Amino acid sequence: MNRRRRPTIRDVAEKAGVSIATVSKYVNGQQSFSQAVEDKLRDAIDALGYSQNALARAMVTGRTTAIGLAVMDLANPHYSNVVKGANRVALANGYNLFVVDMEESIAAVRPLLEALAPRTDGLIVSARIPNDVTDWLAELDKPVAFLGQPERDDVLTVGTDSVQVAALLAQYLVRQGFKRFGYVGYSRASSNADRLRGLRRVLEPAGVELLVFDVDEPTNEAGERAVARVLLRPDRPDVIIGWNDLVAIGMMNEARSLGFKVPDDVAFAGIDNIPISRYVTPPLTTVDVCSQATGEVVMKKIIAMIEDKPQPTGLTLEPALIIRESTQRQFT
Amino acid sequence: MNRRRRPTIRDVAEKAGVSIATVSKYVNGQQSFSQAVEDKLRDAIDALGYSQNALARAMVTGRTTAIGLAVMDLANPHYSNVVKGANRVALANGYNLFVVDMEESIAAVRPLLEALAPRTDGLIVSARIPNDVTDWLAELDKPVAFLGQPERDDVLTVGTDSVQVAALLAQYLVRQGFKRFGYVGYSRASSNADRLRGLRRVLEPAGVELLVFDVDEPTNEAGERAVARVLLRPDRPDVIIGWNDLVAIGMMNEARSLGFKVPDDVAFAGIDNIPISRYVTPPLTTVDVCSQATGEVVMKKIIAMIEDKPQPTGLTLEPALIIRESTQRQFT
DNA sequence: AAATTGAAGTTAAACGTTTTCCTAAAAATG
DNA sequence: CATTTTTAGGAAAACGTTTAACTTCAATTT
Repeated sequence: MNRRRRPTIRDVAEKAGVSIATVSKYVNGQQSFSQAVEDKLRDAIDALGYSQNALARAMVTGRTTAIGLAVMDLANPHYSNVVKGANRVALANGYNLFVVDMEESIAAVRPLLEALAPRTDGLIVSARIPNDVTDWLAELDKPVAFLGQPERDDVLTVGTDSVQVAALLAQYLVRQGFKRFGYVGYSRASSNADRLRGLRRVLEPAGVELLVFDVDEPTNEAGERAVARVLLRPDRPDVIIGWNDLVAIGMMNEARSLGFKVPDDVAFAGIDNIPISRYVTPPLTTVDVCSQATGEVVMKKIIAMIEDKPQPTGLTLEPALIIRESTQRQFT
Repeated sequence: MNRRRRPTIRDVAEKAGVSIATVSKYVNGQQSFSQAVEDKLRDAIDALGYSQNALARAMVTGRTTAIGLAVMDLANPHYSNVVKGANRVALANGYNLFVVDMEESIAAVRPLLEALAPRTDGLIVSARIPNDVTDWLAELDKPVAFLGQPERDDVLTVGTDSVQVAALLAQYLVRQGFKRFGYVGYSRASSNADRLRGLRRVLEPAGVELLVFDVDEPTNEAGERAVARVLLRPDRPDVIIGWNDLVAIGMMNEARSLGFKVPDDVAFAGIDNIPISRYVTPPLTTVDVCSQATGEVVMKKIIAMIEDKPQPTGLTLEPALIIRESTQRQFT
């Protein structure tokens, strides 16, 4: 490796024949300069190809103009959309967004965040993480926000209410006339319990049955593997709700290849409203959890916090039912 | 904001009654210590909740143990998979991976990379970027790798050969018996030209016609919007190749809702083999471009470069044809 | 014309680490 | 027991910036 050292402010100063302070002020545009100095600086800078070292700058200013976002799994389009929303707002406000993927591994999150924290002005964590980590974060000298967590009074939280999301979907399905519900959840996610609560809150008063199953990872493949267990029961559900759209799509696909007609033999619904849900056959009914808006809102809030405008700690977005053909059955 | 300063090495040193050099050596495990000092240090550190400031560390060591990856669009599952592969290898080798999304905007890439460069030990750029930026990167004091670029002799490049990818697909389709080809490309991507070359190389000798169309962004929606133009032509193609799976899926979906039977009226094929292609109806024929392997390989290479093991500059992976129902037509 | 103000630049400390020498004491050697 | 070697720990410089405080010197005011 022919590893050339990057030119520093010192090199520029020397070449231009001024002090490093002057260079600093020039690149940050903090003062006016005589024509002569300005020319020399401009020339020196692009002769050397100088650009500021963000690290050194961050050290002394204490500001990085970067924000960190840790997500559970970038392969899940829900998170991609959160990132999209957040990124757009960050860039528009002069911040960089650094995304890290925790690979659905709650254990590894602490070192990841410890690495990320000093490099950023604020942290967004899109996952339920252990309490000791949450506490460590809350004690940090940086604004922190959580996504998909229940509200806490000491940290900013943005997202939809899991109970409400599940209830909304259940309500619609009950009204459609479905009688036997299956829920294929992901018990490792802590909001799974909230979703179950939401379902039960609607289904119990309506007197409909709920069978609960579990999946070991929130993916298409897991859905595929899981669905046979559900369909082969004597009291087979007439509608199956997946932990998220990925799981629902996997289940729906496998059900069809097992010869079930969707939605006539069995209906499917998901949660998240990822873009692809519109393109599967039949198009998937789901609940929009405002993925992109979540990213946008949390980024706006955290930037406001960084810039010292006080902010409310919690913010709940309104989920929206997205009705598509996967649940449009004619009941006779 | 009740902004507590993070405890520094100095705080720890004072609390433990030793010098900061000792603390540094302790946290980096570079020396043995007397029992007394070791106890005091351990206690002080977790009493204060101290953790190293990666910024300061990076300043003096010149190493960040982080690698930056800039992708065109995180919402595209192809890139998500690249990230997945890269992340896994990075973590396994003690590096952090910071991902930034350039939002399909070539213009904004330079400042993004300038921000990323000093914070990382190496940079991976998953996009064709303007030559001046490429040159700037190549002159940097860091290992740099490109994805999806044609090979260059001065920088590391990993990926499949676009010409070969297109040719592979065309070959199979010709052999299937398709006679009129449509290609809906994305001319803003510079590998579009390579793919066209690959198609022509196969189609011209075979004497089959090729109609070329263009899409203004590589998404489902753009595919949807584009397909009518193709289908309404008097010399309608009997097979349509999309710039990538996303475009192909959008087109296929819209074609079906316009009443076309796939693959009997018109067949579709994509490129990338994103996970969802298996789940659409009919399942999509495509070419696997080794998304995840690309991420893994490039990360291994760049880590080797960082750690000063010399590496070859270019590496081409073998694409694989994935045959599914979207092109399985019975020719009579 | 003397005094005041303002503009353009400079000096030096600071940010939180690591690391190269040093020193002093302890342990090993003869 | 005197000498040498090893070990545990410390002092201070360095990394590339920003910024507060200061100096000049020219322009304005009285």
